[in-house]
Amino acid sequence: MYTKKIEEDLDCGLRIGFKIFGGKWKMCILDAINNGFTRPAEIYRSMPDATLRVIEMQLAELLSFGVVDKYSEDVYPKKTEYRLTNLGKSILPILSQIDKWGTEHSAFVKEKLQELDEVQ
Amino acid sequence: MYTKKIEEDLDCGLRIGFKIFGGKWKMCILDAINNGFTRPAEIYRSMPDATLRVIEMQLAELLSFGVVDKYSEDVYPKKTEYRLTNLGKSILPILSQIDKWGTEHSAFVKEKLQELDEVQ
DNA sequence: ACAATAACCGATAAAAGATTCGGTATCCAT
DNA sequence: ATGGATACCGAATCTTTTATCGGTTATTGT
Repeated sequence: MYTKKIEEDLDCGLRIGFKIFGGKWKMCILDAINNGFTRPAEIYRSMPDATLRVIEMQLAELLSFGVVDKYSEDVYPKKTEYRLTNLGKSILPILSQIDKWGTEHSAFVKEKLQELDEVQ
Repeated sequence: MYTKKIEEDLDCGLRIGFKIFGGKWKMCILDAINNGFTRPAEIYRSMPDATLRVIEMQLAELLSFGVVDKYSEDVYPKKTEYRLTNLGKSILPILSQIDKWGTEHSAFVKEKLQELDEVQ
């Protein structure tokens, strides 16, 4: 019998950050947009590990949080562009810092993960 | 009928970063340790929103990733300290940057989330 | 007319993550 | 010897997030 449901604490800057860009794909999507892949299909092709559906859902969330804006034009091919808002742009330094960290420690992390797999 | 299982791509620095410190509590725990709350019970008291069990599990993961080290002393009260490794310390700048971002945008984020709740 | 591309959405399944509960063991103070 | 504090762990279960599938609508090129 469960009684407690822990509610999210938004008095912590860390938690707020993760709330906004902490999903599995959000940072990657922001990175893609920043690199010029502004349309859903483009983003999808730039990161085919995610499904198009996921990208759409994440874009909708980022839109609702005010991280991206949406611009639609009625031309062919049906053109919808997502662009970073100022809020979205303010995340970029964090993004590049995490990316840099991950790249720098890539070898070590992979080694550790392999160790864990082997024990398994 | 499901066929595909997307495997994780660890060729992206962002994904590597999130793999290591992307959980709901990991960054908070690193922050707590950095602030001198080095023992599980201390960490728990410093962030009672999480349960002790969660903290234990997250610590075990951080330990296996080489982000923290564990030191036990057989004194009373049974003393176990978790300390940041060099890898763990290298995460701190990212941590403080996210915290700073979240604090700065706290008002805006809360406003947005409230809007979403109201529509709900 | 028909295939191809783009954007998007609903329902549902699966996987991941977090939480609760109930344990063990040790040590100290009363 | 009893109760409280510490550090753990296993298992069940809940919650959240992500993934898959199967659609709709619209437009272009052939």
